[in-house]
Amino acid sequence: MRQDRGHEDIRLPLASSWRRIHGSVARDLGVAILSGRHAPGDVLPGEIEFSEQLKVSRTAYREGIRILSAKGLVESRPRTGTRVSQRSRWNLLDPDILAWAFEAEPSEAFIRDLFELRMIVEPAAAALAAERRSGLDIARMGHALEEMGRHGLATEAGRAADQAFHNTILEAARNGPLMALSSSIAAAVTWTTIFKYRQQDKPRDPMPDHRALYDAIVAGDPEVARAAMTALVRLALADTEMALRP
Amino acid sequence: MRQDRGHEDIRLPLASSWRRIHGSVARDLGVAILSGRHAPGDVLPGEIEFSEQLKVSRTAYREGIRILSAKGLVESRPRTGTRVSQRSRWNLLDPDILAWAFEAEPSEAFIRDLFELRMIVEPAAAALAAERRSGLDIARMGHALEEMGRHGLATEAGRAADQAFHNTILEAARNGPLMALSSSIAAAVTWTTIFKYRQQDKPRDPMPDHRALYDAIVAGDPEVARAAMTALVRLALADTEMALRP
DNA sequence: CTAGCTTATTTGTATGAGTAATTTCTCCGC
DNA sequence: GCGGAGAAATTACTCATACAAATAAGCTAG
Repeated sequence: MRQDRGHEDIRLPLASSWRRIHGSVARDLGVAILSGRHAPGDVLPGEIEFSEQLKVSRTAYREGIRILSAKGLVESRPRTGTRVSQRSRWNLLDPDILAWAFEAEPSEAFIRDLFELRMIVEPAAAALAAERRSGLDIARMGHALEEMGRHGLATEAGRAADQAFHNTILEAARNGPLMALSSSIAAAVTWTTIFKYRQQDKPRDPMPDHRALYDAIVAGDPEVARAAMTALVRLALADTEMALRP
Repeated sequence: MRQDRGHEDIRLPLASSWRRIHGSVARDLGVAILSGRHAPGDVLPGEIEFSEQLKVSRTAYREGIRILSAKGLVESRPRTGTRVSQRSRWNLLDPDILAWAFEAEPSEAFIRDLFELRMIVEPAAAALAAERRSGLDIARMGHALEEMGRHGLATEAGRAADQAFHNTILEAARNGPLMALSSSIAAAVTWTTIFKYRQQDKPRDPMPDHRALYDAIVAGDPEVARAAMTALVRLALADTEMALRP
């Protein structure tokens, strides 16, 4: 029996994984590395010592390290030990790494970088989506817009709908590697909202630009869609910049 | 059960990881998944059974699975077992996943997707690089161009120089998340060359468009750089398309 | 038929022993 | 002194075994 779980569980990327011990070891160490508490080049204590320090078995500790290693955060070799890799090796587009990076307040520079990426990727994705979107995509986007309008971005449901809207556009672009950027885009979207509401009492209404984008994609006009998304991201960027340097 | 490891030490992106047993378990299973031999939704045999089948200990097997799980390829839960995740969960931008995907001949659709991504990302990166490049960046790009010209893309050294050229541009864009796309770009670059040389005896000379791009970045003109990169990728795409549908 | 308990199965964790890789040190020949 | 081969020490890696925890499925009482 094939279960079609298209959209089902987008949030909580690997929620179950940090319920197990190896998962929380990875998460704790990952956050420590991303927040700079372990700098690139630093050598971690040996397996026996560190696992005892963390009060976990070597098995669980090693599995945690394996996770970090798979994401490029650390490298282990016999005799040398396990050391934090150079930043350039970190897979900054990995969903978990993004989540860990945002666990602590992320640096302004990182948020700017994500917006720059968003500005590059999303307009192009919107253009592709306008050409390739299916009826189902349109229905999902429409539903997301409704939800967004009904609940507003002040509620969890509204923010989830916003995420779903942007995510559906990426899906509609029908490009696997592009889709893999969704967590990065989602992170930028989330922090836009956070900053916007932190700064302003009566934030700008996000619905008009979203509706314009939706219309363009429904109409199947790639260039209009590209322009609409560019405008949308530019506005979001303006909101965020305002909060970043008050 | 074919456990042949084709070419042992030919290239070494993260060579150390598949030297250890857990690494080769991850690699073998990863290739099997990416090549479709284990489809999304499939449940793998139990740990004890499968690890015995692979002639490795349960510990090593589990560490391999942890690696795959960290990259989104599989999910394990007690009682249900370990199953291959939906494609949308795969982190297709992970360097290892790309390497595994290209271990077997990749699908045309995947190569097209990568090119689409390249066409989106690289022109924008070139524009940013033109604004932000340092003297060191320019020196590196210049050196890479020289090497490329001297050895030609028929040699390993020439191809490495090509990679280095494109990689330096991404670095010069001064954007961490963007840099993390380098392995995806590199994969597309590599397969361009492979297809080009497979198809044509006397392939198009890649130097003129590379030099034009280099000049634009040295001159610090973002729009010219963007245009030059767009032209370069378009040519590469044309070469590849020609090989894809003969 | 439902709610709740039981059970069986599978992954998760712990521990200890032993292996392999690799850096560093040492010693030998020169 | 100096360079290189070999020994030693340190560290991660692998293995085997035992037990714990989670959970889907089946069972039983109501």
